[in-house]
Amino acid sequence: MRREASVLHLDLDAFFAAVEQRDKPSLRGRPVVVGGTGGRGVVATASYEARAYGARSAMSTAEARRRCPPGTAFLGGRFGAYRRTSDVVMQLLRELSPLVEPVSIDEAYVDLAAGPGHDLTVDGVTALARRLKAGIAAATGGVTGSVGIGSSKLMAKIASDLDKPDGLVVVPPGSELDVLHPLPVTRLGGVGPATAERLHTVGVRTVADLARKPLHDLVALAGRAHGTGLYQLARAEDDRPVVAEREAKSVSQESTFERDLTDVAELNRLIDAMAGRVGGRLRASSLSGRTVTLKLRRYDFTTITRSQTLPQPTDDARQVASIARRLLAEAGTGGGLRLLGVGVSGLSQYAQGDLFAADDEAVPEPGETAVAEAPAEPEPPADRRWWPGQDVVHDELGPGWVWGRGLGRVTVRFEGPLTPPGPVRTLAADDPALHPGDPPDWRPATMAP
DNA sequence: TCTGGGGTCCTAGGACCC
DNA sequence: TCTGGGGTCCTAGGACCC
Repeated sequence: MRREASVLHLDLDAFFAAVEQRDKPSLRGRPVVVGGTGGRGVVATASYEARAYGARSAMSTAEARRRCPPGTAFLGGRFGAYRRTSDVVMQLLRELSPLVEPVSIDEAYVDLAAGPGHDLTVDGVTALARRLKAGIAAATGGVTGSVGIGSSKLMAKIASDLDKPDGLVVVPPGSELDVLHPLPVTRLGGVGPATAERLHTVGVRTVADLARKPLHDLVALAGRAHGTGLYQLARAEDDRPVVAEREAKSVSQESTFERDLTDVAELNRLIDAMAGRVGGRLRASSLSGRTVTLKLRRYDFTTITRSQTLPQPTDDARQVASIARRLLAEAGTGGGLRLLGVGVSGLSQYAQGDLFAADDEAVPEPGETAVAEAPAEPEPPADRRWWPGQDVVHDELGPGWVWGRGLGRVTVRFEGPLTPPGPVRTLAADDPALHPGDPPDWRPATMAP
C-alpha cells in the first residue's frame, strides 16, 4: 500500500456490447448480447439494457434468449474491432505512464507514480481521471470506462467497480478499510463461488468478517497461498507492482462442439487443425514449449487433461498433433466428447531446430499415422458462413452487418457508425453481390490516421 | 439446447536425486 | 533390516479471472 493514490484501474463498460452499439446505430439504447450464438454458446458481454432483463456474462445464451425481449440483438464477437478500439485506449493510458499493465482486452492498471510528474493528490488524480475518461470517449467514438484510483491494485480495482458504468472513484489514502470492510467478500479478487461458499460456512460474509479471522483459520480453509492472500487483502495490505510486460506461459486452443463427438477419425482431424493453430501462434511469437496437453470434456461435463513433456521444446504442429492424438487414444472417447483442446506450455523464448526442422518433423513415430497437413471438414466457402453481427459489404447497398440468417436467406442492416440507423434487406445467402466486410472506422474522415 | 475460450496460479502425490 | 529430509520435475485437477 502506497502513501498516495497512484494506482489507476480502468474497466471499459460492457465493452464488446458498447463497440457493437457504436458501430451499429440501430442497436443504441437497445439490449445487445455478445457471445456464442450456437446451441452451447454463453454470453461474453450483455449491454446494460440487456442486463436489465437479467442477461449476464457467462450465462448460457439460451437462458439469455429466454430472459430478453424480442428484438434483442444476439451477436457473435468481432474481435478485430474490439482489438482496434482497445489498442486506442491502451495508447491513451501509455500517455499517462510507461507502466501500463493490460489485464485483458478491456481492463488495465496504470502506475501513475511512474508517469511524468503527475499531481498525486486526491484532487490531482481526480482531474486526471476526468481528462482520461473524456479522452477515451472522444477517441473511441463514445465507449465509456469506469476508473478507480487508490493506493494499491486492490483498492484501484475495488474503486473502479463501485460506480459502474462511466464511474470515477478515488479512494483517499487512509480510508482504505472504510471502503473495504463493508463490502461482501466476493468483491475481492480470488474469492469465487467455491471460496465464498467455504467462507460462508464459517460466518464470513463481509470483508470485515474476514479481517476478524486468524491467519491459521484462513490457511486451513483456503490453503497456504490463498489463505495468506485473503488475510492480507482483508487488511488492505497489497504490494503487487504494476507490471508492463508479462511473458506467456502457455498457448492453447479449444473448441466445444454443437453435438457430442465420438468418431476418433473426426476428432483426430480436429486435433490436427487445433495443433496447426497452436503451432502457428507459437512460431508467430518465436516461442516453443516442452509440454503438450490434451483437454477433454465428456458428455457429462467431466473434464480431464492428459499431458506429455518432451526433452526438447517444439513449435511444430505435426509433433504437437501426433502427441495429442496418442493422448486421445489413451484417454478414450467413451460416451462422447463435448470439448477438445490442445495446448503447449513450458515455453521458452527461442524457436527450436531451424536447421533440422525440415527433416525431423515429417517422420511419424513408429506405429503412428502421419499427421495430415490439411484441415478437415468440407465447409461452406469462407464468404458464405454468415453469422450475426458480421461486417459485410454489398456491391450496390454498401456496408452493413448481418442481423440473422436461415433458409437460404440472410438479413442485413445497412448502416455504420457514422450513419443514422439504416434499412434492413433480406437477401439470398448466395447473393453474389454480398461479401464479408472489414470492421468500419468509427472516426470521421478528418480524424482517421 | 444448462454450462465458451483464453489464460494464470496453486496443490498434491509420486519419481528421482543427493 | 532401519528408514532422513530436502529439492526438483512431472502429472492431474481445481479455483479463479475476464
